[in-house]
Amino acid sequence: MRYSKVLIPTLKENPSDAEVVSHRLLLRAGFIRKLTSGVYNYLPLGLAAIRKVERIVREEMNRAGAQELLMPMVQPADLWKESGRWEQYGPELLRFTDRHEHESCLGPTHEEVITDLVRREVHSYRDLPLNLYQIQTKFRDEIRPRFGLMRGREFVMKDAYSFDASDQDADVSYQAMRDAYHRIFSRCGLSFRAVEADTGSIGGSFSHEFMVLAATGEDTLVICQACSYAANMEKARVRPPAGGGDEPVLLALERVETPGKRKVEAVTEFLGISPQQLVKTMVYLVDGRLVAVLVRGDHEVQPVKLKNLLGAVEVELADDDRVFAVTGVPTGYLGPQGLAIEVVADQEVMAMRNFVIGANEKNFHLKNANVGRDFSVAQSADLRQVTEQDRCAVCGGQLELTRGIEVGHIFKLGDKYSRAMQATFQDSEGVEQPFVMGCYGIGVSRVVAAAIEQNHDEHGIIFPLPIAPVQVVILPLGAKEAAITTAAETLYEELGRQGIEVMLDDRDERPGVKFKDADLIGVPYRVTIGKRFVQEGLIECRRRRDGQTETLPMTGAAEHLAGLIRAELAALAVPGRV
RNA sequence: CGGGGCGUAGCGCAGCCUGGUUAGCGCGCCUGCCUUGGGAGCAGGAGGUCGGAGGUUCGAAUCCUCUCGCCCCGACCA
Repeated sequence: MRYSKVLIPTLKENPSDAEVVSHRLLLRAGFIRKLTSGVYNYLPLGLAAIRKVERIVREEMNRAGAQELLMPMVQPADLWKESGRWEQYGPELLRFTDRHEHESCLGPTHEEVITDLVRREVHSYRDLPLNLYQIQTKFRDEIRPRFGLMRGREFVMKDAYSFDASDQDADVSYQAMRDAYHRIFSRCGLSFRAVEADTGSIGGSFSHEFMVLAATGEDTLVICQACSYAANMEKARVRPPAGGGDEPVLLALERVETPGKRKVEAVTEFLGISPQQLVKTMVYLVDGRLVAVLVRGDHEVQPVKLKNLLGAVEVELADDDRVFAVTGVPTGYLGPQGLAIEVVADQEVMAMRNFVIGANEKNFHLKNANVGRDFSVAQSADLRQVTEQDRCAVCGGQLELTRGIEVGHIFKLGDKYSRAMQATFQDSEGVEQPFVMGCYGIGVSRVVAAAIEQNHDEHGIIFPLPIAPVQVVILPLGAKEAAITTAAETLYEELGRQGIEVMLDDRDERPGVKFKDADLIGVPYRVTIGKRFVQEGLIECRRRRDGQTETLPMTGAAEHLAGLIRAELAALAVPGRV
């Protein structure tokens, strides 16, 4: 690859509409250009990076026994109606009607299509297990596309679907994918973590998210320092409160005036107590009805846990007006006693004694409230968000909260789709059974963005070697010197022969320009051929990541560099079960 | 969807409040000279329906209305 022949429109200045690092650098380094909101052109280098990720994904998927196919982007509404998702899926699903008035949509995912294909073509347990995948462009009409490739509307995704004859077999398929994902992200040279996750709208019984660790990540992860437990905030389990100990005397309920005190902080300060002695009553709109959730004053409700407990489709905090309309109580003074709506409680609340609650009357709270005596709850469960003060639910170890970017998500689906769409096979007894499915996604284009979020400095991108668009860039400095040009050409050819992906910066530019561009686009290794070569026959090889530099003679330089690169790649391809 | 902001040369911006002749600046681009180890210098040059439509006015990038596009924040703690 010759720099002068490739479209790499680098930018000196920061584009005004790019906020996050990866977006800014992808634009500046000439990897992408925006076509319209959330939709990007991939320029040669951007595409090269994506291809590198794709290649690793393909190799590991194939190794795990999956087969590649390609499904259409346009899908008929009929299939989505069969699965029930035509109604369930929100406006993210871009729907349209073709000239024959057939309802269609752009595929945000392919469960329906693959299930349809498999039910038509696969009929026997002898054909199982089956794992099919594709790497394809997806379209999701995001509410607010942002952050460049991080949350685009159109993006490249690898999605795989497994079909098994039994639940146990499906677990094996799931585990195989989990292992494959570990290998994939390891081989990409990324620092990542697999966490327990909620299954969300895709449904199914359990799932893991693969998170690239980066301070700028949108998601918060909970990682145990002592054991292997890791989960995202939505899912992260909280240790049940330690029971036993001295049971305090239940004090008499007492109504106290708390004029104008609505927030936990205001109430507790006014009453001279700590937030741990107060229970707040949060009201949620759960599939159209109101539900009150009790959590300790210093805790926060985790809506996804609530959603799962109630088996709800949609859960959101109810607005003040609505709460007042139904309960007749202004927010801030709500309490569980005599409340006209369903009340559920976080497990922590059940262990509390003599706490403060709202009195269901403006400007009043109740002291020394107790569950059972003063009010009852319909259900209680772990409904709150973990904090760094909590201990690991599994081993009691110290928890750490850190941020990450979701790049992969695997689900065990069970028979949700196969049952809805009547996708069955005959088992060994000749009985029709629905397939047990799993689905496994990787945001390929997002991996590139996440890699940059995780690996960059003030000069630009620092690509992990395995997914860099090119591995080595050669900078001949001084176009006038025939010796330099010749040496650069020779090295370029030799590296090519060694199977190294190399770019020759053959532009007639001043050194500074070449250095800046090489840094910006993040090429892992840079070879400079300049003055020292003319004088001493030495060239300089510098590693982008840490600036480590070695000067070496031309002879053997290509082999040496190729050796370094091969060793570095091999070191990442560690693998095996997790 | 709600709130805020921005659309002026390929990119980044000024000008707009307080209307007035040829609409500026930096980067980039083209030509020439010069320069060559961290985004050089000099000289010359090309490039604009000021997002679009309508209106006010003698006169609109500037004021008004509508419209399109884009960006940011929010859509969580009583």
